[in-house]
Amino acid sequence: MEKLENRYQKCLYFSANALARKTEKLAQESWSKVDLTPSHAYLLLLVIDEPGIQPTQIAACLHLTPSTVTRLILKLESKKLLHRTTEGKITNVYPTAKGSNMLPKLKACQQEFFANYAQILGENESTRLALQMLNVAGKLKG
Amino acid sequence: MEKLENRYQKCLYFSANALARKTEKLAQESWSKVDLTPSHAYLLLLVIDEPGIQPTQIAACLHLTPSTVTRLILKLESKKLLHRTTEGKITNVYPTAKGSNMLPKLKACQQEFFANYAQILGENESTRLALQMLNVAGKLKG
DNA sequence: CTATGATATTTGTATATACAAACATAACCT
DNA sequence: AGGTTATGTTTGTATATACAAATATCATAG
Repeated sequence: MEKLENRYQKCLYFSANALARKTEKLAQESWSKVDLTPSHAYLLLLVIDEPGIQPTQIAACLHLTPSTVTRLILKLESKKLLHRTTEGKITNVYPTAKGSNMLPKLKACQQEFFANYAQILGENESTRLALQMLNVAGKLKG
Repeated sequence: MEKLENRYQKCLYFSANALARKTEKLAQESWSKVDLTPSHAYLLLLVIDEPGIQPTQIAACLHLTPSTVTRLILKLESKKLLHRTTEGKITNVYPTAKGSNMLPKLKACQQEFFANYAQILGENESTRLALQMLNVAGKLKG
């Protein structure tokens, strides 16, 4: 008789979700120091790195939908960390000075997050797994 | 210059989430035939398989928190697919006749879901990945 | 040059999920 | 036995996310 908790261990749905939640939680802790969720933090990092980037590109880059990106931007705008300009149908997103100033702290959080799981899983192993998961995600549907 | 979309491909946070969302979507399609989300469907399957199971066990089994399990149960109760009895601090969850009658269809959806991704990724490969992800999830924090 | 279709963005709405707190009950010391 | 701690469950509340629809702009064909 199989242990109850292991019943669904071979199911990709559960494994993927379980790992995502664990990872999310770990990431949340790392970024709590700057009072941002991981999604917000990565979006901010991306905008600092690519000033003027457009929501659609952000969405592709972060594997989110455009509508979600809008919502994330709204929150970061309310914190005065970035702002938008709109010309025609194009919107450009820029960091504010306050946002840019956070870069060192953001990088530190990112580094800490990576160190956290790399310590447990090994650097190569965790990178390998990440690439593999993204590869699989790409294969599933279009 | 690295392609923008690949910037975070080595980050476990993105890879895990991207895969989880893709998997979720694939699962949703499979279970849309019975008008249930994957979480609801798996919970129902579990209760049919283990009548009288308690919320805490369900939570452990499905990798969800107890409060989420309560919410899922409420919805399935409103659909008359299962019901609860409470004695003392213990709650037992049972399928209704209507719920039990869905078993063949639920199994079919589950099978279709597995076939869907196994066809793309290979049976062994997808099972291996699932086990690995769960293993890693287990290692990350406690 | 206009109409039709494509693209970019935002809003309305729904939902799954989690956390913290509230409750209730059981268990366990001393 | 009685008080304290642990356990099981449910609510109040917050939030990230997505889908569908609305809106606005651009491109293109005839």
